[in-house]
Amino acid sequence: MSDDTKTRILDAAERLFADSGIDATSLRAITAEAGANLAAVNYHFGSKEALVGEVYGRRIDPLNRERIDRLHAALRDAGDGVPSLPAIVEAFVAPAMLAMQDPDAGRTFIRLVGRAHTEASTDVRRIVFTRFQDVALAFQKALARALPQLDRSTVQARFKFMIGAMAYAMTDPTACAGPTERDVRRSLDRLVRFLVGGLEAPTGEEK
Amino acid sequence: MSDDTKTRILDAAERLFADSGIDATSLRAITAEAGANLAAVNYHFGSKEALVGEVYGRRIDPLNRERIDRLHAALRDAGDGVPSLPAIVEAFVAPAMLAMQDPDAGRTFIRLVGRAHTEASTDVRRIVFTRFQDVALAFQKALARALPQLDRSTVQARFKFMIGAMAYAMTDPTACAGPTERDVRRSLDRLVRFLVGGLEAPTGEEK
DNA sequence: GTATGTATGAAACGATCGTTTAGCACAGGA
DNA sequence: TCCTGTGCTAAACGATCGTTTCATACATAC
Repeated sequence: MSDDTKTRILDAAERLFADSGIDATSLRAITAEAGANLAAVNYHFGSKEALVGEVYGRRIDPLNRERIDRLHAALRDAGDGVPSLPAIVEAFVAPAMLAMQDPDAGRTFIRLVGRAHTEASTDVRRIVFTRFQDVALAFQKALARALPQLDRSTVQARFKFMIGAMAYAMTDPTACAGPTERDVRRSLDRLVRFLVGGLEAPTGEEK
Repeated sequence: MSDDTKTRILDAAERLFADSGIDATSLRAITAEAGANLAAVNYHFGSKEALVGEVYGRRIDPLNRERIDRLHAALRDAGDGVPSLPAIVEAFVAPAMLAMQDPDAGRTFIRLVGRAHTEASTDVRRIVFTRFQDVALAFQKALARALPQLDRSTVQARFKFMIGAMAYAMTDPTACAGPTERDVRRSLDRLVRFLVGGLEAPTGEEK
């Protein structure tokens, strides 16, 4: 059921973390928002750090799974040929951007994920990046196939630029002006076109 | 003199903020690192928030001034014609990237500035963005001139993508593998080429 | 010499943090 | 009926936070 205490705590923590950051959000604020007792967090999750892990894990895993699924579909379409760069880019950024119109997970969590990429805390970075590493490697490999003219360190650098642009777009509340599907689609389209242009830009070293 | 207590506190705070974030850094850690008494922070700066403001302001103002100077030079070179897109992009990102090889300010502060763009705390965002707003407007205007085929909202969106990619490159310790000028130059060149490619990508709406 | 203002120090303040303890209500099985 | 385990709560714990107070050293001006 959805008014389970554990679920209410997760929802409240997710919202408050996204608004104010993790360090700045106290367990007392979370339990007050969730209508639960302060001790309920330690009872259900063991510690605040474990709660943070569950807040992220609950949504990150499906997100990364969708990224991988879309990537495999794009690679399958290419067969033995060169895979489509826009398809790879969209496989990477679309799951996150489209989740913004999900009224349940919604923008709240997307801002949280976007922020995780730049969060100061070592614990948070570890939580998120261990779940992200496989995805990152798979996409770097696909990008290298789609961009055979680029050497590997350039692909790595440009992949990081892509993460940065996407993460910032996710944290920026004005990036997706409206909650309608049209608005999100347009933001996604803009981001994909920008990233494709940047990824396939000439390096100045070739030829 | 450079072992002034006030300066030592600023240096220590800058380093610790960059490493662990602002919320997670206590005044006790700062004063211990600076070899000063705990009360010295409140004596010299009044409060922790005021200290944060001075840590940023000390370096941000020269950085933004250099951005504006470079931008004006690029616009002057163009005369009445279309200004050079790579020159505008480089005017924006070069001052920050090149500051990484400054042994004094150095990467410590650059990571701090990069993180400021995504920092959760409202106070920090306000401190940095009030100093950044004029720069952002000037560059958006210049980009619109250099990219006449794009409508204004597209320029705005792509400008934000540029900020995101740059901020992430600044926070990533591996973005600039080495501290040598060659390494920094190569990272800067990569970032500029990526951003130029993304900024002048086709929109799909034109024609 | 005396007064004044600045820089620093030790110690404590109240507040808030994450966590723990002890106990209560209540379900279901022996 | 008694027992056990689960969900939850009120209350307190020790630690740490930013800040303040009060005292002291010391330079400079009178």
